[in-house]
Amino acid sequence: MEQRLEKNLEVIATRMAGDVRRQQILEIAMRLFSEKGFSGTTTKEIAVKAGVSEAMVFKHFANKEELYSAILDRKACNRSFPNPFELLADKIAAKDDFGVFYTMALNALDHHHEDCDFLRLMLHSALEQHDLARMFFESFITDVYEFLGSYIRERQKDGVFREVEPNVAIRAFMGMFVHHSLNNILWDKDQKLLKISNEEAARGFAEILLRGICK
Amino acid sequence: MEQRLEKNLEVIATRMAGDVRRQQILEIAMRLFSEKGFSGTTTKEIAVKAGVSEAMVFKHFANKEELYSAILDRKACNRSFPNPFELLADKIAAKDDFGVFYTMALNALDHHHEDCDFLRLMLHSALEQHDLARMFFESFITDVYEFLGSYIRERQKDGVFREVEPNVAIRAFMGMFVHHSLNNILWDKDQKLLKISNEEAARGFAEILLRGICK
DNA sequence: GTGATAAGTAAGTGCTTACTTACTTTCTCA
DNA sequence: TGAGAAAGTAAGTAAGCACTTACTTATCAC
Repeated sequence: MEQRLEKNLEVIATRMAGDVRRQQILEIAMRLFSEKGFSGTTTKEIAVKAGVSEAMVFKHFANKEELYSAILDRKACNRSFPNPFELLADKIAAKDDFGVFYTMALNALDHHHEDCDFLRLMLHSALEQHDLARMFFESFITDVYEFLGSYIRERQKDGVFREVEPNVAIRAFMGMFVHHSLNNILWDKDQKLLKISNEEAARGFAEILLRGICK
Repeated sequence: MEQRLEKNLEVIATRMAGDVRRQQILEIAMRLFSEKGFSGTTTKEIAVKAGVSEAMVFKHFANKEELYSAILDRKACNRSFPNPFELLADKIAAKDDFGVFYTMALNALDHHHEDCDFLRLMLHSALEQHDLARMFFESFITDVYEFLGSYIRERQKDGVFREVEPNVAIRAFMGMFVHHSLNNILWDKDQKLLKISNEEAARGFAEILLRGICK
């Protein structure tokens, strides 16, 4: 009796339409996978945190691997975050060198900050050598190198940038802000070593790079 | 009979002194943990790859966690790799700015390259929020920031470096080569985007940083 | 109201996991 | 040479794992 009542109350409160529950499971699983990695997360834990039985997880996803893939796919491929190239279009057109690199860095830092699960998930899946991590890299990162590379080559022709290998400059620049984000998320969470705003960091990094590659 | 013979041959070939076997298990476990992380590695697999029964693993290490700690401890704390500061001493004394940063970067890149399990292990343990990863960071990385920081401040007083926040410059510089190593190990293993020697990379990064922070 | 459909679960299944026990084989040195 | 110590194993155990089955409950168009 008591159990029945409790159960009814609970069901009234938590019963959801199929796609809503699916989405909820996806989000909870994402958080857990990003915290603990694939093999460190159990389907039981996902179910409990979602407030359903384990069987529900397997009603929405054929198996654990498919659930993981669905997350990586959503995060990496049908990527939710705005295309950074659009933000840069006018700076590129105006040949505003500082604007290009500052905006690039600030955009990435902000994105990493507000969705730090994403970075953790990418690291986990790269360490686990998951295919979808490679796909993300090959689609998105390759684009960044091409995009920034062509800008750098253009400015070299203009005689503004010195003759440095563009991909070395890009590797160096991306290293600055990716590594800064990794520090903030993984190693130096309370920012003992370096506590600055994303704007200050982006400005500092863009200045170093620009002076570094200008004539 | 047959089994007995085989067993004898095997035992003759593989029986080891206690500390030698302990070391061997440690090394095999290290490789596996760095490939698959803590929860992705089974004690059974460690035993099989070491050519012993699982019980032997637990004769040498009280439990899986202790085995993992022993590895991180050896790798991170009683660290085997040479102190980079000694390599830099003469460059520092001579105020050879390029030498300082080039040697720093090259030393790290070489070390990451020849012991790439180390980087993977550090990433795994940082993601898993293992204490020993934090300890490594707090002991070693903090030292690097202090060491390079005091050099940069000195050169600022000399009027050679501009008034940039030293820790921002260090974060930027370490980002370049750490991120480069991560690319080589995780995302761009066949170096499609950027294929250069460690010497070229170190030179490129040191040049960008130096021009970036010089007056 | 009813019945089809979808949301949900309890209670498994067989396998794998970390870890143990009770035992055998080999080495060492007094 | 023989006894004790050390290296080694086979065969467990209990708990945990991904995943299934057979069933119950709620929703809602008609």
